[in-house]
Amino acid sequence: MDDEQLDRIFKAIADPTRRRIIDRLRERPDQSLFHICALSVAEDGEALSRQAITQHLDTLEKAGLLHVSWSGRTKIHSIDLIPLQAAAALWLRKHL
Amino acid sequence: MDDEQLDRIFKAIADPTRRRIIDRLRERPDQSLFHICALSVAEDGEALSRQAITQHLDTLEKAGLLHVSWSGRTKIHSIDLIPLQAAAALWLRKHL
DNA sequence: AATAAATGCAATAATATTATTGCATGTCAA
DNA sequence: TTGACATGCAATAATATTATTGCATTTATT
Repeated sequence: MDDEQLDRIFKAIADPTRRRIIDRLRERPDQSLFHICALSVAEDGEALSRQAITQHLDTLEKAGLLHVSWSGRTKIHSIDLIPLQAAAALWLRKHL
Repeated sequence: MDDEQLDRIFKAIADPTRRRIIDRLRERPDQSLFHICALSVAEDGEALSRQAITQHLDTLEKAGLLHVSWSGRTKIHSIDLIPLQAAAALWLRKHL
């Protein structure tokens, strides 16, 4: 992994909304965007717009933290933990 | 640790300049601001202004990651790893 | 074929972050 | 006590991030 990818990952997990998305997708993988929005409203109280969630998912995807597939008109999201673990191993681990 | 502090920590380590500062202060603790600037120039090639470094150190301090003391006119900085380890335990650990 | 559903694209606005510059303050040393 | 040293404070500028809105596209259903 190069420095820029490492940086994207640390920036991706710097936002609390994205950390909650990661948490939820770990509890229940293979969620549609629609469902992620619904869960955000249900669990966080305040509702974000669909586009706000989309942009957070884009950030996660560019950081390589997302596994995405399509089923018809539905986009299905899961978390790919490998790059997160790699980033932790590359930088964080030496300080733990 | 409350959510806001957790967030400050993850934001603090999201910036590559700050991660390098953490790395250097771990290798050689008890560095003055002046010395941190000098090392930044020496090791990163491109020089940041003293004030840029100061602001990064402020961010680290507000995240609780810095131990600071004064010796005359010299401010001495070290890294306090405990909050970083706590943040990792609170959020990151469950995904590793 | 028409409608509804799920998502994409693009522009905008508000705010936050990062780096710079200039000047001020406190401290040591000759 | 003068001058140099180490740092603080404050304003500014440039860029990045976050969230919103409106419209478009693709797919499924009736």
